[in-house]
Amino acid sequence: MRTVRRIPEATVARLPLYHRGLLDLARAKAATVSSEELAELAGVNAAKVRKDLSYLGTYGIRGVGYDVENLLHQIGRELGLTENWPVVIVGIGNLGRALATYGGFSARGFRIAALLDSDPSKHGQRLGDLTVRPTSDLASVVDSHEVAIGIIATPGSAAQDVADQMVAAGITSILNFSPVLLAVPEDIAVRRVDLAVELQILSFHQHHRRQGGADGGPMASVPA
Amino acid sequence: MRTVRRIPEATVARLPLYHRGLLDLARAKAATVSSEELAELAGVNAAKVRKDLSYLGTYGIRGVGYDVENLLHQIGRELGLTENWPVVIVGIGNLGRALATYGGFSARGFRIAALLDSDPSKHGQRLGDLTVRPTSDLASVVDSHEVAIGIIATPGSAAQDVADQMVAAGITSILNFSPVLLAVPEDIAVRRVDLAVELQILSFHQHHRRQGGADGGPMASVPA
DNA sequence: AGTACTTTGTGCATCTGTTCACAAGCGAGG
DNA sequence: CCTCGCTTGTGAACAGATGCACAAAGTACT
Repeated sequence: MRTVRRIPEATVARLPLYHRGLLDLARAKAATVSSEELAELAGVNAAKVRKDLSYLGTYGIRGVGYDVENLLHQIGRELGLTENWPVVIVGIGNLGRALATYGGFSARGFRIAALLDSDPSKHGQRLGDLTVRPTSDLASVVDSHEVAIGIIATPGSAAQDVADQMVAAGITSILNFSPVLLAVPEDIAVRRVDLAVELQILSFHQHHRRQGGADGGPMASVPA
Repeated sequence: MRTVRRIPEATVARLPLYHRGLLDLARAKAATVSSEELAELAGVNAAKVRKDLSYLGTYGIRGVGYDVENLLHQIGRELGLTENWPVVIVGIGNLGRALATYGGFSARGFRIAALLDSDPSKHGQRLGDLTVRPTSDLASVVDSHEVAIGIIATPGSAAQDVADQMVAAGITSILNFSPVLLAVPEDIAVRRVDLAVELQILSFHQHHRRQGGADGGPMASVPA
């Protein structure tokens, strides 16, 4: 294992699941974990866990398993969670509030640096220990907190506009909860989470369950 | 094309994107669309669009493109959106409210049948044209509205409990917004949307951008 | 020290998904 | 009715991801 350790994208998408499982194990004071157990916690199979972890390095002990604390640290390091990224949320509707008040972020490597909304009637409103500020403060917030990650929780109609402002302010990663596809420079990373898309995928399986059921077996848990 | 048309999972996950793009085109009164245009709207490449659509049948016209209305209908039919699925939301915190008040569901094949929460202080609260009811009403709601899809928007601590109740009530597809892995019978379809996971995937790319930047090219938009 | 047992790390076969590239098919225009 | 230009549909090559199966490497116990 002297190569430059290119981590497959599919593995990257699963590392957070292992990280989450390990957090629970650490809280429960487990010292070690086997690939079998971790697989169970993450909802994948054990061979995949081992192969995924092998991309990070050789942290397991044969006959024993993985040291929970160490593995947590290694995965966190690989995901870049040790930096405790400041994120800014734009759009403080119900979804924005849900994100702002979700307590679990800090354990998972993030802290919310600012809450922005273009509606003046929301300015000054407090949520936890943050105050909603005008979207026009974006540039200064990004600058002063060195924010690299932005979350768009606005209606679709405002999303592209907000994205443009984020890019101009220097944000390089965007998590987009609106259902529109953002046009951004290609060096900006974007992930979209569209609630209706998730439902439609479930709908497909639901729909094909009855008629498709003729081929026998029960349906497995829906593939990611 | 006489085979039984098994649609690849990767294609299923993209059909909603095409569906969304087509909705916009239909609203803009476009009569036809080429694979190239649709690819742009969905953020994928044209060859993939054509191959994906070919699984549904032969609905394109060479030299012209696809009829927008017809394709919208065909994709909707394949996804099972013509049934206008009733869904029930359990957990009316900020996230539940965001889902409940999101106007876009109806155009995309769903309607919200009921809002449930275990906190008595929320019962009776109105959101749009629905009233929050106790979680114990789940079984009767599922029964009377023939609900097949449930959304869990509770804190993680309540999620497994709610899932059990959903399964007992007869729900067969679950969209889980809590960060816990649900244990359900294998004929129940579950999809999890974990906000921290999405952020962590962005974090990985952000983290590896600088140091990994040595290998030249700008980073492409983040893979799904 | 040796044996039995456990669990990792990984080579390899297989399956799934993506992309290319081009023949086939359609409309338009003379 | 023939030719030109456009766009689909798809075979085939390629790339990526999965899962099996087993040697290697550790612990524990006698």
